[in-house]
Amino acid sequence: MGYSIACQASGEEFCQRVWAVVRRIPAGRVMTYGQIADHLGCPGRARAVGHAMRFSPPTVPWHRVVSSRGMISERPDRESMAEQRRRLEAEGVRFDEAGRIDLRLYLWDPSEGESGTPA
DNA sequence: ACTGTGACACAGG
DNA sequence: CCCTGTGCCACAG
Repeated sequence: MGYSIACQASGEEFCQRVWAVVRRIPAGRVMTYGQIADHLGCPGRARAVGHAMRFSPPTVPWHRVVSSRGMISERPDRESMAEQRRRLEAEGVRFDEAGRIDLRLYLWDPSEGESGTPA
């Protein structure tokens, strides 16, 4: 309903597809904005994935989406960033001194299947 | 239609 | 490895 206010016209369907992929990410694993765009056959639309996250409904584990550098993306709402880190740590994701996570351990690819090993 | 802004990404230096 | 510039695309004014 009101969640796709910024995802109208051609963008709404895109947001729906993004959310569908994010919902499949297993707990304790993550995907990057660009990786999701590529997986949907839309290389170059990483920023659009960011928009989809901004308006994602409660049923979407948005906290499992990070930047290609393994960092929590900058945004006006600092509390949202803190919440993202809390949720990831609660799922066992470890952050280093610089606030980065090791993508070699946590990055998940849809082709791995849901039963992917939690690092 | 044009411009500014943003939960991105990659190439250079 | 860090910082900067450039390319992107979608949305708001």
